[in-house]
Amino acid sequence: MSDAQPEPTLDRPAVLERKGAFADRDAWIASGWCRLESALEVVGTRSAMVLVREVFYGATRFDELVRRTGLSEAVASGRLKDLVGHGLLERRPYREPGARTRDEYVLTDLGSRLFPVVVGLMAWGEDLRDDHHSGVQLVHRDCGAALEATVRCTAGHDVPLDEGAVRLKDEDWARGAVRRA
Amino acid sequence: MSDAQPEPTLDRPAVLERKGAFADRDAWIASGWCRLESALEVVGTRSAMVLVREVFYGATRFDELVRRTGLSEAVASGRLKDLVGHGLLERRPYREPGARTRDEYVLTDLGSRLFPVVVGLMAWGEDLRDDHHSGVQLVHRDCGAALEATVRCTAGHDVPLDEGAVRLKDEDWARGAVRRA
DNA sequence: CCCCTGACTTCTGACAACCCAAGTCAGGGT
DNA sequence: ACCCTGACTTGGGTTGTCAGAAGTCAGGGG
Repeated sequence: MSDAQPEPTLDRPAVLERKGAFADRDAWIASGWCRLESALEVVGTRSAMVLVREVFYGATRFDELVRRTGLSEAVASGRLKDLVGHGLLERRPYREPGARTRDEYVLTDLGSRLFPVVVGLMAWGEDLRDDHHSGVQLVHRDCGAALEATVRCTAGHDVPLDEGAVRLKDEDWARGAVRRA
Repeated sequence: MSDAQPEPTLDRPAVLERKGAFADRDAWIASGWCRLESALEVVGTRSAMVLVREVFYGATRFDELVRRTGLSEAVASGRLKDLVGHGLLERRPYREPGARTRDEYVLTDLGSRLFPVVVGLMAWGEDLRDDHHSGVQLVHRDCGAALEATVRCTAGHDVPLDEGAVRLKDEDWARGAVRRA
């Protein structure tokens, strides 16, 4: 069986269509190019994701984050430093009268842009389970309907998996990179 | 500073609004309820995600998956078994004339529903990097525009972070669960 | 029977993630 | 100066993930 582009049929599930030079997928195996892996290096740990989750739920203080995530203080501290360093969170000093200066952790724009990922993972996690009573649900504040992550293109079209494609970002650049390697 | 619902202001980034009994977030700290963590238990490893990625790009055969992910055979084999066991992939025997029976790995419906997560992580990973030449881009097959993951409610509204909320899925059930613990 | 080949299993070792416990550091107040 | 408190650091231990290497298993063909 050659690596032809798989055709969706009743028993062949859809996948992305490979376009341009990427149709020959095996010609483009390079380390360090994958944005998925870049993302996972930053948020690919349970501790990062549960901290991000709690910040999305409104926690800002270290003690809240530790309590609500169940992480140890050592892990929370280290991971928060990491997330701040990567630009997902920002650390801001604040002070209540009569108390010491403390820091709160707030989302940056980059951190906020993880929202669809968090929504998507939570919706997907729901699919995994038989139990539909425990836990929380993300909803639309005004209408109450459940949230889900969807895929769209920058031109505004809804794009299901079978209408998606994958291509090299910059074919000329990639050809040069392969030549230089 | 009390854990009031944070109000979005110019310098206070948006977060989800906590609704109903979940407004008191600290009252609902329980292990095992979180769908995000359920999801991460299945796909929260680099090996799982890069395998899923390659299946989305059209790979089906073991040797393709090993080569394109760069994973060791041992890791790929174990992780594929895991993904099949969790229902993301299905293993199907096929046979070319004159060759032995082999298995291909194809997406199940559950696996396909990771599409927005993969798109979201890749888009987010792009935000992380300075380099916009290397790697691939996910695009809309017909119009060529880049894909992104967005959040919408099941009623069809687009829901940015500041219009999202989080509530207990089943307040009565949750009250009972806390009482029983 | 043997051979080939693809997939899997086993083993070793390195590293990362995370828990727990103890201790240190630093910002304020008195 | 001391004290309190919140956040961080350090150390030890466990577990999981993964690479690399070697070996085994299993499906076919001759």
